[in-house]
Amino acid sequence: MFEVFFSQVKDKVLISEQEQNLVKTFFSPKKIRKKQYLLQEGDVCKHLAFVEKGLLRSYSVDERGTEHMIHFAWEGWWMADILSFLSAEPSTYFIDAIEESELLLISFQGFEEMLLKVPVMERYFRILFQNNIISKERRLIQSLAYSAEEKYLHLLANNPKLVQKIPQNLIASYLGITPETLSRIKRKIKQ
Amino acid sequence: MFEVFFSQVKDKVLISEQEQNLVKTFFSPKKIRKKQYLLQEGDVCKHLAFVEKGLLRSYSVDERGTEHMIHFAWEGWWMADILSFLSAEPSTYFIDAIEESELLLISFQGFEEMLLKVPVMERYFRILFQNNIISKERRLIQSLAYSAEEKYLHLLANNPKLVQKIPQNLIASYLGITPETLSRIKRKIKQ
DNA sequence: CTTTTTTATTGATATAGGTCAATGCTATTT
DNA sequence: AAATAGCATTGACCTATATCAATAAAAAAG
Repeated sequence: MFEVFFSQVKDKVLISEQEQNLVKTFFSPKKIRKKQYLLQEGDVCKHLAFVEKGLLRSYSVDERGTEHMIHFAWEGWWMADILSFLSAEPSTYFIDAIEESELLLISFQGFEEMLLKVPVMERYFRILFQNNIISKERRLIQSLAYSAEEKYLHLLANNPKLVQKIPQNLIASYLGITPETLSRIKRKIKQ
Repeated sequence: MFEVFFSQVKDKVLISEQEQNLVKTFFSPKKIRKKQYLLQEGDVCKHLAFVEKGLLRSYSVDERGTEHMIHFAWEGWWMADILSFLSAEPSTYFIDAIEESELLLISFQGFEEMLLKVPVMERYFRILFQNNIISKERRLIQSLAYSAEEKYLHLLANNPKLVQKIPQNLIASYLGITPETLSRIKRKIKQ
């Protein structure tokens, strides 16, 4: 159950067997079906979810009813509404499963306790958050600086796995363009 | 010199006098003139900068020569290219001073050493990074979901200090719109 | 204080990408 | 395997915002 999890953690920090056993006690496994919600707008995000298997997405829905993809998470990635999780405020996001998934959940209390009892995990999350900042910053710059076509080409070049795994309409939303525009870009590129 | 700094730190974590004195040893003060660069594209970002006084900006310049504002930092805020700082890769950003500023600089080595020797600072930065993720995520969603006018109204509502302090052309760039468009939006709002 | 440089405003025009609607595909579901 | 629902593609048209250009206003420099 924790194979993917600890291989991820070990990529970033050194962690002993003892620490690993302690860390395990803070998590509980959960299976979630395709299209099932893990979080709905208005609810407080009670857990951080680590994806052992499957595929999740988070998104917000604006006043016009349009969805905006925030994040995709497959094997080895985390998913949550961090703002809601940390502040206990109601979320403005939805999280659901694109594919049937197996998750490891940790509550806010568990998270805080784990970080205090296992300092190496404080370090792990600091590093994780660092990396997250970097990728968000990149995405932001791309959304400001590039045309729809350039954004798609960047994604193809830098995140081919995402393009393979994720349905086109969700990729369009992730890039901040319409599915029609993405379809036209793809046609144009082929020639 | 460290007044603003420790008042910021104390907002987020509990820190003893002893720890404060140790932390101080890792920083060196620096004054920087208006329009002076702290970082230029191609250089490695050698320091995290804490702004005790003044105003900095970071931005990237695309192939067309257009600037894209990434971040503004005034009293109590941090500034760096985190990616370059952490990875020691050449930066793709510029950082310069909008106003004459007083900074506290910490090197990468100093940073790593400080986090190991003063664990409460590891915690401080984890919290700082969390908050950064949240604000980047918000900005990203706004850039995807909202029109130019909506983005400006959001900024006015949620970040009035930024609108007051920062010249209009830089605000336009921060919002991903042209100065002309921002000017027209302002005229429209006035009526 | 005057000159020079930088920034903001305004107008005219162009365009990338959105919206709406129809049709054809691809997956689920029964 | 047939039926149904959800996606992708394509075309016609529209709109928000960019671009270019010319002043006007404000700020910095001498």
